Amino acid sequence: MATLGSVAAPTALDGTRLRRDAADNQRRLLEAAVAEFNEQGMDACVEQIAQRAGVGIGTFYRRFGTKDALVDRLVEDLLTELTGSAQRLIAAGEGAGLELFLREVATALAHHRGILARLWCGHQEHSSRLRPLVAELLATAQSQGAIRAEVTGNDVSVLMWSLRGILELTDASALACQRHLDIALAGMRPGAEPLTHPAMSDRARLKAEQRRR
Amino acid sequence: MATLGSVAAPTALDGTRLRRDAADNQRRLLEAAVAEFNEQGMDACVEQIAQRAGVGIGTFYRRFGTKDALVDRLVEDLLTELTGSAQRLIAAGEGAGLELFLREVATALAHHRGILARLWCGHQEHSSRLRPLVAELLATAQSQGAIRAEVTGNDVSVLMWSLRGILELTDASALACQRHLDIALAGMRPGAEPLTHPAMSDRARLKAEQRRR
DNA sequence: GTTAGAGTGGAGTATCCGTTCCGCTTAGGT
DNA sequence: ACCTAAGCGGAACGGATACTCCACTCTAAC
Repeated sequence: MATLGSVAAPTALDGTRLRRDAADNQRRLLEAAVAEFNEQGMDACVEQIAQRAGVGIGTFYRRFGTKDALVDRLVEDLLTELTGSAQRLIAAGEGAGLELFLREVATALAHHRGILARLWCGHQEHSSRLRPLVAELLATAQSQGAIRAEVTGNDVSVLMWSLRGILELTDASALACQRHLDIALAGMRPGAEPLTHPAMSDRARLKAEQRRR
Repeated sequence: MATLGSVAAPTALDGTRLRRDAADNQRRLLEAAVAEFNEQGMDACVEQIAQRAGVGIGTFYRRFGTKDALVDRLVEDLLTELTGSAQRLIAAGEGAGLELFLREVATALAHHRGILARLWCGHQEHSSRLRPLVAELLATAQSQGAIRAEVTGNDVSVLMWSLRGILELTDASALACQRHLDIALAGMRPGAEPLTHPAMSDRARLKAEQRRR
């Protein structure tokens, strides 16, 4: 269930290496936090998270400094995971890479339902690392005729944003997301009806990604 | 800006008619609440709302009882507005009714960005009034060849849910929603690529709509 | 085995915010 | 003009929760 894998090496806030027991507690705290956020939403309280991890509140604050920093950490881990998916699929070089990526995004987001409110805003550094990868997947798909030229990178971004509304509503929704992707992808194929509204501007996307809270 | 119109006649909590000054304050409170929620999100505080409306906190509580009740009221007004749109478009009887409805939904939701978190859950009565209307718009569209038979009412529901993720991110996003609808509608046309995943079940949709908070 | 200092737990603190209460004000009927 | 009940404002209250602090514990280097 807990999709770990691409987690950074456990270090204290100042960057020094953690003692084995401390590293263990940190790992348990991260897992507990994901679970608690998924169940209670973003205002799950710190005390519950610590309790679920089997540690005291003091330990939580020694490891993460603030609740906000924990959420940032979780978001960054998630974005790193997505970046990894994209890179793997770029390496494969198939025209279906983009849609496979979107399907993996949906799955990963479903496992982190609780923090979606913070996913696409205030993480410039990670976002700007992901964007060119998506652009490349899109370019490949377009050059192989899987997606039509009219579709832009920002269309794909908006499609990823749109998953939040589906995922946050219920936990039976991972499937609903895949169906939603079926429809959106069908709309992006060559030969589908032309789009009548302009694509979102980069300026607007940037403004969205910069927003805090 | 403030799209009023279909607001219920101003009454006190017990249903008796309001004094003129009180009715005025209620209207100002509702407008202030929408604005405040749009700017600060769902945890805009009551004191700010009252201040923005130019009344005391006591007045707020006399009018609405609790903050939660206010949000419910706003959500119900919004759902009523959507129901009105649907009925008007059904009366017109065009195959394009469904897409016009979806476009109006996007616009209405954009003006109520702040309360989207509470829109599609915990309002069984209003939701169950809207659902058959959407089903009828869909049936008309399908019978006139505007949308293919494969598409279900729940697909349309999920599409409406998906707008939240786009709208909550930024205020430049009303346009982004229209573009997203362009793509999804293109994917729902006859002749578009077949869908590979099953549509969401009624049971799952119901479970989502029943969930509180 | 000793020991330094990293790590721990949880009571205590500060703050924020929803809600209540009550003495004063005012609309609107007679 | 008068009266009364509906309406008003905002200080005060209470509960929730993020975060601090420090006496104690335990890892791991020597």
